[in-house]
Amino acid sequence: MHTHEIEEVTRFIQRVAPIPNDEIAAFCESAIPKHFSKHQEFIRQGEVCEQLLFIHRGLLRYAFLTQDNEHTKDFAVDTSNPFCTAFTSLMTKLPSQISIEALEDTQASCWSSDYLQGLWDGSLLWQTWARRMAQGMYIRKEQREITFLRDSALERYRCFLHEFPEVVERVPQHYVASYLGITPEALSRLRRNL
Amino acid sequence: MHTHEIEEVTRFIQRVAPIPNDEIAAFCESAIPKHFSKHQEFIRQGEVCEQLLFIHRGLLRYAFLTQDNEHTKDFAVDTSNPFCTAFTSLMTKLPSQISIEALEDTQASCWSSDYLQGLWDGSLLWQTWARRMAQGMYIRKEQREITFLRDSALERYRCFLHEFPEVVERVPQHYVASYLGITPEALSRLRRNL
DNA sequence: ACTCTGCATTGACCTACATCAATGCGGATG
DNA sequence: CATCCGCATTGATGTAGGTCAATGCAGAGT
Repeated sequence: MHTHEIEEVTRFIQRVAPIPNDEIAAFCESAIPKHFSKHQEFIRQGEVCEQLLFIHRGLLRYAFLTQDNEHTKDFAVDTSNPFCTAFTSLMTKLPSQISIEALEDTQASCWSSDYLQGLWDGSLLWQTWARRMAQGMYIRKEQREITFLRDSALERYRCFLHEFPEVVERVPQHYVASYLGITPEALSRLRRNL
Repeated sequence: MHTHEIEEVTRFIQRVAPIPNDEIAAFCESAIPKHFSKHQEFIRQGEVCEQLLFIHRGLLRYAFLTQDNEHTKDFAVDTSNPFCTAFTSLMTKLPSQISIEALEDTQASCWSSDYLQGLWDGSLLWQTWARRMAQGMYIRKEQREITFLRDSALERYRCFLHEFPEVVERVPQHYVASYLGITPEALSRLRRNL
């Protein structure tokens, strides 16, 4: 990992909980670099996820299929949301309900679930970090739950622009629509009315 | 706390992560008993939540108000989902976006956020427990996110019956409707078609 | 230069669910 | 016993967003 990449990782780790720099350095040492080309899948629905990514550059989409439809659950982005994994599958070791697919050529670092388990179970500091990470993920999902119960599609779109201002520039609009739980046609019409 | 209550707490703690019985006994020692009568609020929207409950007997509703509407986010039930708190507020110490209101006379045990922080930060085992708790909460919310994106109101009602078979017997139907994100009238009509 | 392909937009029509208003009914309270 | 009150149901009607089909358009490949 390059120096500026270590700095990126450090910044996003420290944002969650304080970890000494030498520990973060060792963490970065254990990472394996990974590249995903546009449209390549990191996780496929139905397989067990055994990895965590940190996205240095690029953008991925959490998705799942049903018989006649495809839905977008979230985005992982270098600038704002760089840790990326099928968390439920990673923790339960059950097949993932979701896929994760690169929407841009993506440069990332990768850790195995075994390495993470060892890290967390061997250190109160890292376990605390993991707890706060899970907690932050819960808080984001709760917020999304609230908007689904409370807001119209237009208001959800406004929330989306606020949470992911850059994503709207970087991904095809129909993925945004499916993240909002509406059709591309409906989003197109919403945008016409500002 | 009575012996059978300690057994209940033990069972639900062990379900999350293994904690030695003497540690659980000390945990139970620190609890303060609390009673909520029907319609009494445990947490009020706008206030900071500083407590965790374990519900021995009873049922509460997570709710939030908007200008012209009221929404139900979740239920906390003695039989299946007994830990109850405004988690986001508890962790961030910011005002809670949600209220928690008893729908039945409720008998509970109560711990302060300070006590919990001390417990977690002083023990890898308890920190691990807390991490797995947060993770389990995330997994439930993700599941709910998936049903909102994927399922019609009827299918969401079926999921609800499956997740909370007893709640449907114990709460007014319009709370179930608002949990599903529909009106009481719509739920009444859904039920007519099996 | 032409053609393909993926995507956004637009229009016509349809459907699920919301809204509003009326009725009924069982359980609490005088 | 009579009267509320909270709640479920039902009907009539409105609307957000879905579905289907056509058009347009820009970028990639030939």
